[in-house]
Amino acid sequence: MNLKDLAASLGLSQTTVSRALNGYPEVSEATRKRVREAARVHGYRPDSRARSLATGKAMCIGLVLPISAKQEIVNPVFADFVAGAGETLSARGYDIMLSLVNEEDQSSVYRSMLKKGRVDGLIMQAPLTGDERIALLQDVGLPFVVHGRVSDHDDTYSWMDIDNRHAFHRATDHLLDLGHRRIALLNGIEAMDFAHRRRDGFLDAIASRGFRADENLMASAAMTEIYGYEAAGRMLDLPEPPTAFLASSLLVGMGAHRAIEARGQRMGHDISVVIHDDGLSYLPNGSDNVPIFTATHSPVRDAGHICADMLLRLIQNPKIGPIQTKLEASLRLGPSSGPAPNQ
Amino acid sequence: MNLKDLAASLGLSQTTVSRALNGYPEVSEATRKRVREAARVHGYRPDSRARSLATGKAMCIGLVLPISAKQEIVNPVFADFVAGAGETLSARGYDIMLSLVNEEDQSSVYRSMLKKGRVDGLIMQAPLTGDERIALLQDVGLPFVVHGRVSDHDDTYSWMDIDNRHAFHRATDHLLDLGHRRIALLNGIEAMDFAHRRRDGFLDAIASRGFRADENLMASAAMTEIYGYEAAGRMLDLPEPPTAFLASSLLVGMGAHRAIEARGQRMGHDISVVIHDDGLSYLPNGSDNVPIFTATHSPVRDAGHICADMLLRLIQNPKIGPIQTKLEASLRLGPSSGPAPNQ
DNA sequence: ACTCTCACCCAAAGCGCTTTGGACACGACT
DNA sequence: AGTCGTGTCCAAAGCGCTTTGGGTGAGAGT
Repeated sequence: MNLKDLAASLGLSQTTVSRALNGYPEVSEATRKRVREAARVHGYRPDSRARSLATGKAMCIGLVLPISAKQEIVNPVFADFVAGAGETLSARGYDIMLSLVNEEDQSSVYRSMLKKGRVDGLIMQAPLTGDERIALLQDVGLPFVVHGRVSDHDDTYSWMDIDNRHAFHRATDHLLDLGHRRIALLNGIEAMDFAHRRRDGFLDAIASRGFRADENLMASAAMTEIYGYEAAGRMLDLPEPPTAFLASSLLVGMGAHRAIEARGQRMGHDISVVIHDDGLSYLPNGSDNVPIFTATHSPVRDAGHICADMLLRLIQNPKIGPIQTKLEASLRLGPSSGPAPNQ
Repeated sequence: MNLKDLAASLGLSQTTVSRALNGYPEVSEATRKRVREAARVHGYRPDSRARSLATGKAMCIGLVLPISAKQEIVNPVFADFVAGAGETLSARGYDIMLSLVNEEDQSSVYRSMLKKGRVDGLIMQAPLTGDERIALLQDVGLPFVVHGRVSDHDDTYSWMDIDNRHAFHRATDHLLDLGHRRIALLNGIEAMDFAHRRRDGFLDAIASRGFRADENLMASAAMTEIYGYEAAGRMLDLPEPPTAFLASSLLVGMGAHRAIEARGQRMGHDISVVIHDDGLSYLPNGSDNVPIFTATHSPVRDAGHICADMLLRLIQNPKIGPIQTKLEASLRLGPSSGPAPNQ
């Protein structure tokens, strides 16, 4: 059942039916009611392609999920982020188009996304340091929002990010305040911009107290539990082991915890651990009241909401220009951090 | 730059340009080359909406991500599943349209997806026992594949699933063979069909040796680490604690592990743990050679590939009728399971 | 010399919607 | 009586593509 048929069955023109359905004032309430009822009965839904072609709006935004190589890691944060963004978008009638991108053909994916008229704008995830995708997207001319930032780039694009540098600075300060001097950083892949910033915050905090960071106490890899376990284990076996760990994710923290326990030590007493908590729904840091880890906390689902909201504003009025949102992560104390043991 | 302009700039008709670009034989190789080059230079991309409208094919499939209530859990399996499906789909030129569904308006979402012509078919996730969405989708008439199965339904729809029942039967057998008699089940939410089947397999295995399952050793909840920790802890504190756990996911297993260690016992010696491993890329069960847990193993990314492939076959030729794929999970031995301790 | 193939190309009709630019009737205002 | 809204509806022109159903000219076959 298309518009033409529906109009015919009602003895009306397509124009009138279309207007009745879309709430235009040029049609009497009586007719509108009649049209709505007929549409309901026949189960009529406008074809979104035709409508999109006619209006120029796709009512759809693009989301790119970067997949490096075949076997590489899918961003665990993705599901919650998309859930957040999706809630906001679907409430406003927008759909989400997903594109998997492997490094090689990034350019073509972004280009085709817009050119093909499928989406009105897009959200870019997981920017790398000096990511050239920003330029690509600007060239393309479609509204976009970056979840994260790119360090080596001026601020002429829209982004939303948490203050990773500050968050890790504070977390490091917290450990320093507790008397820890040998603090280890279990970071994510430092090509990722957020990891880069976290490292900076960590180093700053240490340097600003006049200490020096130990290269042996800094690791960087994809944020899995096993990485946390192995990296922490290796460091604990050093002649001068760390007394505290700063881990880039809950999973990494869990790995560190396992390494600590495996050596007969207790987290929060012998060795402290502070993590960053993305607030993933399927990976809660204990309960709200009883956390497992002391953590810098910023739910990625909220980030999804915010990114989507920003993008919609940008689509509605592109002239408002680049907009930025910086979120502060809260520092939540848990039982995993305590005073440094006396030497 | 649209087709019309491109044709004009070449002094050709739209027909010829369209055919040249789409590889039809009615155009000379010389012209085709000329057209391709011009298209490249001008950065021409056909508008997918217009093309879709003309061809009747959306070149897009729908994926629904169920989001129960506001605060509920996002399926952690989703990211890897979509990565797998996406790889297959994008290789074949298909895009993915994501829809977030909260229980209430499921019907309308599925209905609108197809009616609006946005997708050529869809993949349904996380079916519940007696899920009424199947009937909905059948009514809608669009090709679809269910990732999982619905127990109380005949097999007149296409699905792909792992043999959850058999997998958990085997895992339970493994523990029984090791001499365990008090085996606890840390299951997912049993409204989910897969969890239901796993429970059945578990109970079958116990019953077929003439033992009786203990209700106190069976838990069911959303599969988080904290749930594993708390449920396992509760059971370990019983007057007659279990000697082994069968956990429905790696995270639950990790929680159980933590509970075991917290009580000064050792996993694999005092208490055995067997898990189901979805092979999530960001949650590896140790490394391939050195796993952490004994596990029934079936990568969900593979499931994504298979579902996508099935759906494409169904779209290409709907007459092939309902197709089904059942995968067997492998049982991989790890250090987390060992002989039952002597009482 | 005439027809018949091909090889190559084109005009125009959709696909299903929105939207522009009226048309028509009816009551109100001057 | 004439004009001017005003409320209600419509015909038709797009949106940008594919595809049907020819058209045209060159070379081959007789």
